[in-house]
Amino acid sequence: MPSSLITHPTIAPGSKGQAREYVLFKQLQPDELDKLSAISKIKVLNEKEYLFTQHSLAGHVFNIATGVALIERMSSGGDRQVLAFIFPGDFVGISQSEHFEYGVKCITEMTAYSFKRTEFRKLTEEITQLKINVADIGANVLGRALDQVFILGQKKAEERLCFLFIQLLERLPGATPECIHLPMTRQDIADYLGLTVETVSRALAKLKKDGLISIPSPHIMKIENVERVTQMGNIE
Amino acid sequence: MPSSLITHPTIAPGSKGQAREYVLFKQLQPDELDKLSAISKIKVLNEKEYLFTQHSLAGHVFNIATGVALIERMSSGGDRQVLAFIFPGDFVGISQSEHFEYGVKCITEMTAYSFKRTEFRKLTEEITQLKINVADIGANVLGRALDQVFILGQKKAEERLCFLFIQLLERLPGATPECIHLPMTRQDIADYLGLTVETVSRALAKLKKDGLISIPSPHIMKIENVERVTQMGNIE
DNA sequence: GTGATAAATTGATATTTGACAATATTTACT
DNA sequence: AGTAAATATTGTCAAATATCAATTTATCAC
Repeated sequence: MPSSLITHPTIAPGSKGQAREYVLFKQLQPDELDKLSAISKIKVLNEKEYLFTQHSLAGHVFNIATGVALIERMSSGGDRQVLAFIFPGDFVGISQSEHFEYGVKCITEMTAYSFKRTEFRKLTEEITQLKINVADIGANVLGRALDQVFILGQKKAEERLCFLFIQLLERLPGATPECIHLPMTRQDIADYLGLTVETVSRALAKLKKDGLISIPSPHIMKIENVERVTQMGNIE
Repeated sequence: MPSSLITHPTIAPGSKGQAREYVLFKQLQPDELDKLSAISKIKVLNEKEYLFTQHSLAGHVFNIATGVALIERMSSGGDRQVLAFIFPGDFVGISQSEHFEYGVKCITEMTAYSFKRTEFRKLTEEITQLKINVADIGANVLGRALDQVFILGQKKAEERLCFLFIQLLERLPGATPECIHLPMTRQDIADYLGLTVETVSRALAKLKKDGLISIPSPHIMKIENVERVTQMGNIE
């Protein structure tokens, strides 16, 4: 296994400074990392490709090494909900059922390490710390899902966008208030925040007009007023 | 420990007939149940009391024996989001952090079994099946959170209500299409579905007018057209 | 039962967001 | 660089939901 799997920084240092890290490899011993390494396969994908699709057989779990992706769920009615954006270090593919209830679509080029579910599970039985890490990651995923429930249930369009900005500042590698490179489309953002593209566009325009942000180009954002953006997007 | 902890039916037989059960005590051996029993304390609460409050120290986990409650989260801005309704057999209080990020408020009288977190965790290390059950329950909770994200992001008021009805049919003990006794207030429903009480009232009126449901009294519902309600509330 | 209190419904209006259409901008490909 | 296609923005209008207010209905305590 390439060392990047082991050493890759998982979560960009968040603005909160306290960001707990949810890393699969946290506190693992060299020999344990070797064992993990032995059952991993690297997978390289282009943007718009799927790491796995909804309803496909849930035979593997994945650890994102580089790139950005999103978790999406489509209903039979054709509605699309983006459940999360995922970043290096994230761990996806844990499923309680036989088939994936959601797909993971790459937004950028991406490399991920894939583990056969059965082999991975065996290793979690063997390595306690690995099991703990998986559980921590799971709890973290749940926590973020509950955050999303909150903003979808309670917040207006502009507040939802601010919430996203905060998340990106905390998790998107390289993102700073001075410059956030948005890898996803407006449609992706809309489907994540439960809005339409038009509403996203207008809410961005409003935030720009009010001086909270600036948008030098559609995929480059600058947070002009971190405090107010933080306040608007806050869910505590 | 009273035998009810052991024998209590956890999930009402769902209309789908296939409802997987997420029961803490599933497949445990008598001696394992005894051990669990030994560290449990019964707790009896009246309606409107809290099993635990948001921000309090997360020292215990709980298994609901009888009654209905809700999980709620308040923001500093005073917004309230109901994250879930919980029913007999549900397991609450697992928290990744020191303090609870949400509170559990009883809707009806309720009895629950409480376990000291540290003792409970020790027992999960000792009893593999218990650990599996806890993980299953956790996965189930996550699955439901994602469902909620979907309906909040994609669905209209009436569809959200139908979604709730389906959930109640599957999980509320005693609920049948002929008669669902709603233990929660309209405000609880509104805060769960990300709506206002007025919108809930009007959406109910509309569903009634269209013949999908009837409401003999505010807290008694009858599903008149199960198929259409199921279809409207469906998120697959 | 009776009155007080809370909960639910209904009405009028404002706000937010969605839908459709047109235009502008960006991106990708040659 | 130039063009086609995709993406993003903006405008107009319609629909959904929120807000505020009034009224009815239900619930609880005595």
